[in-house]
Amino acid sequence: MISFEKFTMMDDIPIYQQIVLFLKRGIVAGVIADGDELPSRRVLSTLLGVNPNTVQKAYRQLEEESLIRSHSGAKSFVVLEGGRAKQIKAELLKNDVQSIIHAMKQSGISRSEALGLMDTLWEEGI
Amino acid sequence: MISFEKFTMMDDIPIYQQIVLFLKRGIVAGVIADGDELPSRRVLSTLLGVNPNTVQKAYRQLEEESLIRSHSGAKSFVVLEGGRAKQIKAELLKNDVQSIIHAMKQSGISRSEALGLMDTLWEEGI
Amino acid sequence: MISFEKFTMMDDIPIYQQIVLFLKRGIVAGVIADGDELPSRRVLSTLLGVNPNTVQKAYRQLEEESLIRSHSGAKSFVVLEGGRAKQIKAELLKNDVQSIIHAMKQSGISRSEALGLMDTLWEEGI
Amino acid sequence: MISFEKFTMMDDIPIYQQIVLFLKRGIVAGVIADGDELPSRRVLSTLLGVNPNTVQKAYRQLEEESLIRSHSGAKSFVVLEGGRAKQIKAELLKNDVQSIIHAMKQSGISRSEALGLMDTLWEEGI
DNA sequence: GTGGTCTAGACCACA
DNA sequence: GTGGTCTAGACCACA
Repeated sequence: MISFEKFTMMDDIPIYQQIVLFLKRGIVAGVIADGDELPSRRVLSTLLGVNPNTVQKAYRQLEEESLIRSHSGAKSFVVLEGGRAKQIKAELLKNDVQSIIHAMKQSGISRSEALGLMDTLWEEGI
Repeated sequence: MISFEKFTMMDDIPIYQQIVLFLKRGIVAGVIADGDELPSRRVLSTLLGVNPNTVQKAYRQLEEESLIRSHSGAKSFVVLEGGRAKQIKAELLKNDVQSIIHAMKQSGISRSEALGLMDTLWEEGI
Repeated sequence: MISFEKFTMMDDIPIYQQIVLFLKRGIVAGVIADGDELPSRRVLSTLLGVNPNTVQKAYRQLEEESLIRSHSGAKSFVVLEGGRAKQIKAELLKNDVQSIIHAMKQSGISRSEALGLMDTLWEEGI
Repeated sequence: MISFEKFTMMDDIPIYQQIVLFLKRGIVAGVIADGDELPSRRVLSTLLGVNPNTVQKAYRQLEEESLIRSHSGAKSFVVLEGGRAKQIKAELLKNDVQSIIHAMKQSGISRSEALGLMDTLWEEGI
């Protein structure tokens, strides 16, 4: 059973997306693997203190991305086909880069400055 | 008095650094300004459910960075000289870029791929 | 390995600052040089009969001043780049002058009297 | 009875002078006053773990400076006539200034630089 | 082993 | 009240 103990709620993104992200990060970190069982909507919603519909929305998106499989009346499980974890890793990375780009643009940083910064810092950290 | 209501604890960075970050992000966001009063070590520690020493460690680092000023027996205040907020903004941004670079390196992404990704995503988001 | 045999505890300054001072004086005196190995926190704390945290606090300050370098899991070493010893010498001297000035002010000595005293004594000692 | 609990031995000045200094500093600090009783030579020597002659030498100098009075076979007492404490304060201060001047000369600092430093630092500390 | 973080609490000086 | 220092110890990651 996947543990949501380490889940910490933030208030700047929709909760259902936070649940989705939590799962994806767990997959990337290797904590969540193919075949793992998910808590039921009811259980998780009371655990997180949120509306069951919020959890439902998260599970639905995960199902649309084929990351979990739910059989009505039965338990839900994680489905991770080969190479899928890598894909998600790339997806999360892309999101992070995009949010940094967003912050840079708002700071008035130019594209060349941004590339220069990344180039410099890349080297620094060897 | 600076509010810590929106403070959410995470478990992957030391708590004292989270407190430091919270303050810095508040400064960058413009929620925290020069002259703002900080809660006392004791007050904040009980509020966060954390040991007073942990808060003390955070406050100390902030004072070493000249972001707050503490006088024994008196309250502590934020000190923000001209242009300091911009500096911090740049510092936080740099940290974000560095952590992304770290993640990329661990994913086996090359420098040119990283620069290419940023270049592409920069344009996309126009 | 740096020897702390000659370390003598005083009770008017915080212990962690005494450890910092001891190192700095050793550097200025030329007894401690670049690359010297420091005793571990645990070892030094039992040697001085002091809590490990107190030593940790001293080492941390030294690291923040870039005088030592600590890597988790590895030993700590002194780092002295060119000209750094001279800087520290000047710093210690400044501290001494400041504490004397403090004493003078508390004795009700005026600035001109202080300068006169120093001027006179300077000549005497030729 | 004057307490020597806070006495800490240093190894760069003769012990008997350290004892003399300890008394004088106590007088300046107001911890030691006129009429205070001194521990006997024997008692103090065992307490400090030094030779009785060393204590004797210290007491002798103090007597020569009329700071204590010893009646053979009887106890020794501090003698502080009016204004004497101030004199000692000035004497100790002078010593401190001299030792700083000594350090400065060895650092190759010129007289005018020294006076300039003191002048600057005097103002800084308001 | 090493350094780093944290708890739970005491005691101090300052005001 | 406030901040600052310190103890006694636990637990963690890294190597």
